Amino acid sequence: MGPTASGKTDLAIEKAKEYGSPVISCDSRQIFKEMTIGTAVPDASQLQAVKHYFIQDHSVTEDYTAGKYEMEANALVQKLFTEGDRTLVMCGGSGFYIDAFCKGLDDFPPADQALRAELTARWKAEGVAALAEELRRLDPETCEEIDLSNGQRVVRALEVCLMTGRKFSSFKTAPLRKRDFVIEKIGIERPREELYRRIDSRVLKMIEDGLVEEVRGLVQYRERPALQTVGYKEIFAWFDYLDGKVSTEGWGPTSPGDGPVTSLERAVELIQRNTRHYARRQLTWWRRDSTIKWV
RNA sequence: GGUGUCAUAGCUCAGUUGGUAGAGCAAAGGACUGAAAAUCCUUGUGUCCCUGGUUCGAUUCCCGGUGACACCA
Repeated sequence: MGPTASGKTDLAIEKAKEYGSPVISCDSRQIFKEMTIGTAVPDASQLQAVKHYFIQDHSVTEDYTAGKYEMEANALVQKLFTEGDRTLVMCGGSGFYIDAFCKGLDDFPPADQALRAELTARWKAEGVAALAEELRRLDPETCEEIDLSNGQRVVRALEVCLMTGRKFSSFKTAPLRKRDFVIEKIGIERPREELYRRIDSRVLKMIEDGLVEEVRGLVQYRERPALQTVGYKEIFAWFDYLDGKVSTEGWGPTSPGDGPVTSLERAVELIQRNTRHYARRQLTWWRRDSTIKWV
C-alpha cells in the first residue's frame, strides 16, 4: 500500500515475480474496465509480466462496493491458496477496501439504491440537519457516533434503519473476521515534497496520454459513483463550462469555492490539487495502523 | 517626464470613523463499517512596503521614498 503515485505498481510486480504470485489489486477505481488513463492502471507490458486480478474487470455501470470486494477477494485468495502453499501479493491504495479484505466488515445490508437516491435527494433539498433529526428518532446511538454534518454517513445510517427496521448501530457489534492466513502490510513512504512532484507530473502525463478523450467517452456515466473520481470530475466540470453550463447538478465536481473550470489548464491544476488532497487522506487512514511496515 | 490608483497571511482580497486585523483558496492535522480517488470535521501573529511627521497611541492621517498598474504627454 502507499499513497497515490508513490510507486506501488512497480513494487508489486517486482514482489510478485519474486514470490511467483499474481498481483491482487485492491483499488476501488482501477477495477473499472472503462477507466484506464485517469486511474493509472498498470500498462500492457506490466499486465503481461504478471497476472493481475481486479484490474478493469467490472463495469462503471455496476455499483461496486467494499463489501463486494471483501467477498470476491477473499474467495479468490481461498482458491489460490488451495492451489498451493504460497505467498500472495496484494497491491492497492484504497484503505477502506484493504481493511475490508484484512479485517472484514460487519453484516450491514448492502444499499437499496432507490432508497439511497431518495434520501440523497432529501439531503440536497432539505439539508443534512433534517435527515439527522430523523436519524435521532430511529437510532440515537448512531447519532452520538457519526459526524452529523456528513451527509453520506447520515444517509447510509438512515437507509439501513429504514430498510431493516433495525438500528444502524445494532449491526456494528460483530467481532472482526478472522482470516486463516498471515498478513504482512508494507507501505511505501516518500517525502511529501517528492510525492507531490510525482503527482503533479503524473497528472501532466495523463493529459498527454489522452485523459480528455477518455473522459469525453464517459460523459454518459458521469453520475455513476465510479466516475466520482479525481481526474474525471474536474474535466466534466470543464466540459460543462464549454457547454455554457456554469452550475453543475448532483455530485460536486470541485469545491464550491473553486469556481467554474474555465480552461484545461485550470482543470489540470484542480486535478493535481485534488490528487494531493487524496494522497493526504490515504496517509491519514494508514497512520492509525501500527502494523504497517513503511519502506 | 506628468497625473492618478494601489501596496495587509504562501495566493486573491476585505477591514480598522486612529486603540497592532479577517475571509476564500492553498497548506497541515483528524474522522471513516457496502458511494471510500467518495463524504465530512478542525487549525489563520502576519515587520498591515520603507523612512520621517502629527498623536498618549499609526497598519489606518500627513510628507518623502520604493514598487506595481492605469491614463496623459
